[in-house]
Amino acid sequence: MLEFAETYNAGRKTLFVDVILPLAIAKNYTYRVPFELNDAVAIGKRVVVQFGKSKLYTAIIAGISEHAPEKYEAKYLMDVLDEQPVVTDVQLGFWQWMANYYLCNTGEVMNAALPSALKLASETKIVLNKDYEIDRSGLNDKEYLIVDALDIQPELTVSDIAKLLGQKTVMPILKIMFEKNLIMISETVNERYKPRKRTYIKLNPIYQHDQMRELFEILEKRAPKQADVVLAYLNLSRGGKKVSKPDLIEASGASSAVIKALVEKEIMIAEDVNVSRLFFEGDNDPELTAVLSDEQENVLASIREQFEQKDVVLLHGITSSGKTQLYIKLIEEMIASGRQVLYLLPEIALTTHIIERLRRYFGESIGVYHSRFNDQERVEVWQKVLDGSYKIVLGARSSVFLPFADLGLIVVDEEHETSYKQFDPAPRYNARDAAIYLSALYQGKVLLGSATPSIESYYNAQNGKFGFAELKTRYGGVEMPQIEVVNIAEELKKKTMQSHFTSVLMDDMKQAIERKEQIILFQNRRGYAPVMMCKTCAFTPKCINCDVSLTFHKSSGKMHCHYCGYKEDSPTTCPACGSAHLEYKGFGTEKVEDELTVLMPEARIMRMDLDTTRAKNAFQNIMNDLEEKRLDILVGTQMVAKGLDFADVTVIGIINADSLLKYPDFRANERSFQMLAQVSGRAGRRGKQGKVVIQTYDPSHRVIQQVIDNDYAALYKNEIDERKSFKYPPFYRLIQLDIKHKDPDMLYQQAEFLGTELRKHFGDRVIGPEYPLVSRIRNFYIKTIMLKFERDADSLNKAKDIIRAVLLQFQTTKLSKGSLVQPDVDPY
DNA sequence: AGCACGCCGACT
DNA sequence: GTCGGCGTGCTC
Repeated sequence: MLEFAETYNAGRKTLFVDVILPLAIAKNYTYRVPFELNDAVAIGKRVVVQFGKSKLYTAIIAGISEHAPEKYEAKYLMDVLDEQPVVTDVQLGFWQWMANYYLCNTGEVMNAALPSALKLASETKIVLNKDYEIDRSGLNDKEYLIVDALDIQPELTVSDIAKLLGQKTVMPILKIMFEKNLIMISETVNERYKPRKRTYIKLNPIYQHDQMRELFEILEKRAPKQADVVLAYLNLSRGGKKVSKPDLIEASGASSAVIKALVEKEIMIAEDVNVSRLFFEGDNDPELTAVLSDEQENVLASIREQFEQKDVVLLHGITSSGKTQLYIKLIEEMIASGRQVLYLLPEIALTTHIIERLRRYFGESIGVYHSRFNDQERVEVWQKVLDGSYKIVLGARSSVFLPFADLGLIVVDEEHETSYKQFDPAPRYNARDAAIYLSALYQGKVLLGSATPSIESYYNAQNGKFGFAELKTRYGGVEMPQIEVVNIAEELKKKTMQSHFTSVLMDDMKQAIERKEQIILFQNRRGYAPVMMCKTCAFTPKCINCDVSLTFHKSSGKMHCHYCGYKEDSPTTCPACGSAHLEYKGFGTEKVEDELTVLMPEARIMRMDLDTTRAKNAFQNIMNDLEEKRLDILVGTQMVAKGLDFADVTVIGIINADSLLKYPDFRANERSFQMLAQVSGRAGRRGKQGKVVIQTYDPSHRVIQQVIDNDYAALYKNEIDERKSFKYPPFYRLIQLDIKHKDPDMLYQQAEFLGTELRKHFGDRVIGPEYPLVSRIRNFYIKTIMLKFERDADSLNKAKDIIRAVLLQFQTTKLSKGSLVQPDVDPY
């Protein structure tokens, strides 16, 4: 037998494959291909390999060679999972770029890129597919055994199943079972995406005229509450309007039980309809096919023309100017030419509403990719993008990883959104920037769209790196909001201020509440008061870990550090001199909320900042309350901007614009001027006039004037000029290096070491290590070093080399014990 | 990322 | 005397 095998295989080549493992490892590993799999291996296919003593992983073939590694004996790969590659060459190139650009390992990119069902590992947990009735007669022995076992024990790992079947390679079997919808990957993190529903109530159409009267008489006698509901319904539905359940409850004063009873009696019919959370661009015109305005036509022509020369065009279109319609036109043209389109949206904007509208328009060729979709759905989208049956993908940031065959256009909507940046696990990528690179790999085009572009994109457009187009008028006759600037100093003089509110803002708020409309108040500081100071000796409580003053939080009664989270009890007497004269300086959202409750006791007020949204779903819950009008006034920090798109939010108050216009910490206030512009441009839609009240001590401030004049060009120009002279200009690349250590002395030593190494080459372009501060989080001291760059690839690459070298040294010398956290690279 | 190997503190 | 803490190094 042996002889036969040798003879038989003599003419065959011995192949080796380099594979990417889904782990944070610096390099690819080489495995030997068993002869019988020689024909099966190809770049981009998945293989099963044993890594380490016992672990099995799904890896991706990144290269094939005939040369045996010299220094070690390669293990055999166990199996090839795919008939066709699941990852394209272009993607592999993209992964490589991303690992290099964001200083991480390809394995980490692979982890972010592939849905977990495509990377089964021995520890992956398998469950039965609950949505599927299993026909056991159609199962083979092994499948039967697995299904049986899963009936008894709902969750098994891949290695459990291997033990069960008494064989090592079970991945192919599981892969087939997965494709047959028999099993699923156990999902612990992803809740399944549920579209938001609203219940509409209507009267059973059998009740008309006489029947109606009869019904009403019966109800009035036997169930007066139900009669009230019917009456309220008739009132609300006048003119053929749809009536929602919450509206009906409010108008009739009945409980939902009463409505339930009516529905059970089939007098009324309940109907669940998917609703969107937010109203988006183009909402004012029901049909996306609507005729474009002259301005839109011109801008469209300009974008087309610029695409001849440039790969990226920035479309700056004010709110309600009809950007979406332009996207659709361009998407249509791209589809017609046979290429694929990726439409990127920030997570929050991916609602069933916009999905359905596009699906109605583009039919079955549109796929949606979303982190809240389960793995099945994600794999399905993956496959359909790969085989080309999806022409358009609408997705959040991770959709840049999909296996497009021929991507002609990427639309990045709301390009300024920070949620395009992945912060926590590596790769710490920004999908907008990654999209620009990705597009270049396909020789495609990118359209960045925003009502308030990011300063870096605007700068790129101004520099000629990107093309630029502008939509300046609202579409369909929607009014711009009225902006009123109120001088706080004057009102203080006239004594018309009530706490932090000017008479103008108070009046507008009262009127809005009378009209049953909503108000958003913006204050960019959380907590009650940012500084506490002793009136006698000027002592200020400071954080024991960080070099900042502590903020007083009334809700907890403690002093909080906003950098590291340290808390201590709020002192009643000065810890330094014992004086009882302690004073709060400045104010935050808590104080605004507090005083508003006193001034407007009837209003339903809610606060939205980091403190109130820390709990899971808290953000979403507040948004729902706002949407469903369970609150009148929302007070909050930057994050309230996400609620600005609700139709009934007509009054927006900026409590203190001055704090937005200073830059004590350039990163915290990176987009504050934009915030002002964003907030101002958005109040009021769907025929309702919006009003923005800007409270300030400095009404003639340049930025405020430019916001009033809606003069974005000047606003951005000034902003860019100003920041050119600033210590940390936004159009430099910044590399942020966090050094983490348990021992503060070592931390400083390491930080200095890195600083010195970098300074050898970059001199004063290295900011820090004194910037910004040391924080202590979970027993680790953390220090950040910043490095700024002109936008040239050479310096960036040089810096990366140094950082890599330092990383290596940290890992191999006595210096290490702490670590240099994966650097965060940002192309600001 | 896991996991084994290895060197110092508080326990039967 | 050992059990177990996590620091360090290795995985083709």
